[in-house]
Amino acid sequence: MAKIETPRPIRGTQDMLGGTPEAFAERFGHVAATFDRVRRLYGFQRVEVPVFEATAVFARSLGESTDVVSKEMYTFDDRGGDSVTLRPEFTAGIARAYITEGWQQYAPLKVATHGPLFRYERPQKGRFRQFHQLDAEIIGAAEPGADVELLVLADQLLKELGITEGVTLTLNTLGDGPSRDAWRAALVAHFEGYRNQLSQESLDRLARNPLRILDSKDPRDRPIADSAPDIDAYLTDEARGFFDKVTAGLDAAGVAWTRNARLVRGLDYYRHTAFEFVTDRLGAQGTVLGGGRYDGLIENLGGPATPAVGWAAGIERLAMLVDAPAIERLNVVLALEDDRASGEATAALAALRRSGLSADMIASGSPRKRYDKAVKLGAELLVSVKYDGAKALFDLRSTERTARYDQVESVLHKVSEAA
RNA sequence: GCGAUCGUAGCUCAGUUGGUUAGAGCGCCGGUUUGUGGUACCGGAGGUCGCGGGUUCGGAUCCCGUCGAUCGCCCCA
Repeated sequence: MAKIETPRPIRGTQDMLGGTPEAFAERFGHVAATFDRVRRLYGFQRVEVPVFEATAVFARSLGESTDVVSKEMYTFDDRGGDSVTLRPEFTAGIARAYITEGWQQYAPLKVATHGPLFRYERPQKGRFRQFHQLDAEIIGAAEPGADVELLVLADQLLKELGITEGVTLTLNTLGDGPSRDAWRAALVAHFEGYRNQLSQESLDRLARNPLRILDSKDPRDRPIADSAPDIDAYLTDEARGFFDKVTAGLDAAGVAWTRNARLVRGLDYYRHTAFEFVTDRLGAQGTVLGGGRYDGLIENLGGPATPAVGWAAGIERLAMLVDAPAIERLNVVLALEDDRASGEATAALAALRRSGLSADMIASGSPRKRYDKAVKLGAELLVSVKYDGAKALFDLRSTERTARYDQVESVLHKVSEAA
């Protein structure tokens, strides 16, 4: 018979186990659970949106020319012939739901979600094809206070996760529409003057997305990017006033930040506030949490003009920075040292669990080695199950009588009596 | 899409300038020992050395190709 070949996992996907030394699944869960708790403190309600959408939802909101849309989306025709896409980010889907589900009636709407996203990229440290994000959005709020609230939430989340060390909030403004257009024109003029000195990649960016040249890593580009004009000179009074209120709010809330005039965001929809929490502890992936204001997006999707702000954070990236949460010890472990007692041991195990205790039993392999295996599980209490020739003997091993000891003893006693 | 590094038991890895039957620890299975205990000793199963070709008397080891992984570029959370 030919050997059955196991299909390989898809490149860029991960299988995670909790009970290993790295405990990645546990850390992953800890990040999501902490987010869920903190987001409630700020009155953000949970939303769920589909994992796939009509392709136009993403193509129209992220910008056709972005890499995400032009070469990283998992797009296919379904059996009905409609083009659908596995979501590469959350914001577009939530914006679509805001329009199609009548959520405008709840504006300003504070929502949060987390789940899997998909991007066809080359995997590397902190980057996967199926990855997961936390996401928080405020839709229908034009005031800078909304930006501040979102940033304070992000700051508290990172603090509660214990990963503020080496993580800094960098902040910039991209201005409103007129500011951004004027700045963009000035940048193009500046870079055009250095056409023959820019890297090939930046020449491509000049045609596609000139703002990205500002954060180029190529040493040839750096002096040119550094001497490029900041947006400050092109900000309208209104845009400048908005940014000032955001930074004043952060100061008032005690959130540390630094201005990075070179910070731009990759997706087309951002306006005004743009921010990233960055670290140098994740290899080439510096951004741990990023977002900004996207006032034009909902209109672009065919909805009413609606201001909005939001951010997303990579769960895998956060999980790599966070310490593994303390492993919850089992309350009780049974070592079945004589198989003739297996009936009563099974009854005892069920009774312990029904009484709300976490319990497990070692009942496989050599009976004389089960005790040692049970010891290795490191449970609070260990029960050796033997057999006296007529019935099971539960031998509760402990040097001290705690409340837990009494509780377990009482459950085991009832099982013995019933047998 | 481009580049660099790496592929040896389930896992972590040894394997000398190419040289008999490819090893260890952990894990798994079993035997003995111990019996308020996170043991000790002994044994066992498990490997077409990623795959394909080449050089050679002889390849885990050298060369080419291919697939995969990791890291980086790009892009992004």
